[in-house]
Amino acid sequence: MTKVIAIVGPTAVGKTALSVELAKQLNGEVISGDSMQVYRRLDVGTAKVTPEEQQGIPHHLIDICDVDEQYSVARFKQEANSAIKDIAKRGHLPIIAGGTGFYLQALTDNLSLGGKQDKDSEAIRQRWQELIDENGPEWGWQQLNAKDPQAAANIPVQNIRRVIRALEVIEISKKPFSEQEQRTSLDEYLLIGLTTDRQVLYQRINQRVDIMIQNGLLGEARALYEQGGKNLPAGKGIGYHELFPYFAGEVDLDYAVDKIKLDSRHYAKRQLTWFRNKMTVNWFDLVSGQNSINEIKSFIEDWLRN
RNA sequence: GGAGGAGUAGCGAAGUCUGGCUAAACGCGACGGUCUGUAAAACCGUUCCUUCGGGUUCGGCGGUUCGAAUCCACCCUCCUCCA
Repeated sequence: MTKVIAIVGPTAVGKTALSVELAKQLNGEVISGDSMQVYRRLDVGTAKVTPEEQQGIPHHLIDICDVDEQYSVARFKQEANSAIKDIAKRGHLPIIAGGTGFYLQALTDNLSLGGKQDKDSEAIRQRWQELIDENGPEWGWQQLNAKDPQAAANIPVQNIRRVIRALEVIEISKKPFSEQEQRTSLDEYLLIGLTTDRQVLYQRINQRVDIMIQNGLLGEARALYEQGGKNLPAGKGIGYHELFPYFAGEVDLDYAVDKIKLDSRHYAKRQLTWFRNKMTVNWFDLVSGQNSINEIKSFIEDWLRN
């Protein structure tokens, strides 16, 4: 069992800076736990660490796929695990930094994620989507309810995406979706959560969006838009999809920028919800000065020691 | 000074003609939550106060009525146009 540090929290609380600082002091390497930073060319909008900010610390799972590819939790889990192994082999400390709760949890809790992915899954999914388009969400949910009542009980009728995924897994695995294999964690994780006063956090988010615009977010988003970003998973990213209607001439820039800020705030809230309720996190507030990096560092050192 | 128009819950906005079914639609925001291969996704709940029995609301103050956000009088504020 390798000991792994994970720095989690909402967007714009300073996860990146902390992870680099800790890596420097604790002989670590950073693994990004972020569903959008995996994409090349999506730099300013994803607030990806710049080469200068990396300060020579190796960073993993950044810039590993093209914008027209579809990344996934399962792939993240597998790649993060192998990065952890490599880093440990080098005698370094793996430090995960990221805000994608689902990704982080898939890793820390070793979620089985529906078993093996079938190559037909895309077709299966599409077929269900078409059937549901035709017969309605209620019908789709009933299909699931007939095959796996327990799964159906946990998925709202309106949440078509999750209904379809459950149906897909059942079809591929021939087993109920609710019968997920329980696994134990592969490694030992210490979760460091960064947070701060909500008002302050929102202000920081708003400011950061303005800075992103200054740093060329428009050009980056436009390139994605021109590659058909509207229909790509990468194009779902906050900071990108809000700009597409602007490029299409449907809304003005101020409106789009305000929307980015709003979506980012909402996102931060969802992140907080996830980390508060689904994972065991040790919270610190560096923004207000209530806690210090040194405090976190010794907290980690204590944990590493025992 | 004259002529019109408007003031509804955090904001926007219905409801007012045809009084009761209206603590008041809907949207936004805010807050809370769900989550096992798209997760920066997708989806849900709460949102006047409450000791959950009730209590107090629709600019203000009176009035009509069994009953008023809705009808009448007066007052205040804002907007547009004319002078």
